[in-house]
Amino acid sequence: MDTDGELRIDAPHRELLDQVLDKWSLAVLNELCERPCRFNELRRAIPAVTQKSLTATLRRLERNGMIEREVVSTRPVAIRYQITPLGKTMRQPIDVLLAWASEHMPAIERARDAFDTRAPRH
Amino acid sequence: MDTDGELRIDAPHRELLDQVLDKWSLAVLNELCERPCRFNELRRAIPAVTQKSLTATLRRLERNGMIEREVVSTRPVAIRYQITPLGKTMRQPIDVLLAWASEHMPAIERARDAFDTRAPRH
DNA sequence: CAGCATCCTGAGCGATACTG
DNA sequence: CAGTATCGCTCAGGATGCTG
Repeated sequence: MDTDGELRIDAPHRELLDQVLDKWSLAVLNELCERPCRFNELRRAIPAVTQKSLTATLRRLERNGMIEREVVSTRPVAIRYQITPLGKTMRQPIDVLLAWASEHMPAIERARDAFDTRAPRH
Repeated sequence: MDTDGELRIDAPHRELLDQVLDKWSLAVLNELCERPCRFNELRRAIPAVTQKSLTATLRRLERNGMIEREVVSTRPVAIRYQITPLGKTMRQPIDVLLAWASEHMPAIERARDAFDTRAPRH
């Protein structure tokens, strides 16, 4: 199953993961997987994100082809962000990751407690 | 399969992912999945990491129960880092992630090029 | 509404020196 | 060998204010 040992974590992979798995990207992709959103809809959906960070996250995801930015020429202009087909392919790996996190969170918290209490701090 | 939309990216999940998917953790886990390693073996296996960052990474992974630190009382002492059963459970999500990255890297690079050339820069 | 520009703080990291 | 300790810097990110 995982008997072979060929993980590959070279620089391009690392850079890509940094760009699509960073602090706010998952939350944004999550929202946009549900439905297209406008900028301030995203801000409301992810209250902890600042405007600056959200802008940066959206640009980065757009640059990597994960989402699409569409200018709707109403008045005033509305901006519509939506997930791309390429972005949708991230769904499965993310789900696997989050499933793993959920499943093992209790064991990990136990490990942390054990480490923290028995940490000699010398 | 992933038809429902319930990704969960709350703060504890985010924190956990930050700790186990950070810059050097994947490379370290990669090495330790192959075989137990001593400190300087890891340094040689991951040339770009500094001693300080490697120490921090190892402590963090140990605290989260992913790896185990064993003091071998030879002379001078040797430290043996090895993956735990809990750490091994990360293998599958990481593999899925890296497989995704490899598969879509070309499309992503095309998206980046397109974005960069056509970027109006205002 | 959807940003951009600016200032600012602090976590993270490299470099260096020292230790059991 | 396997670290700890300290210094200095960079730079991501928050807060705030302004704009088409």
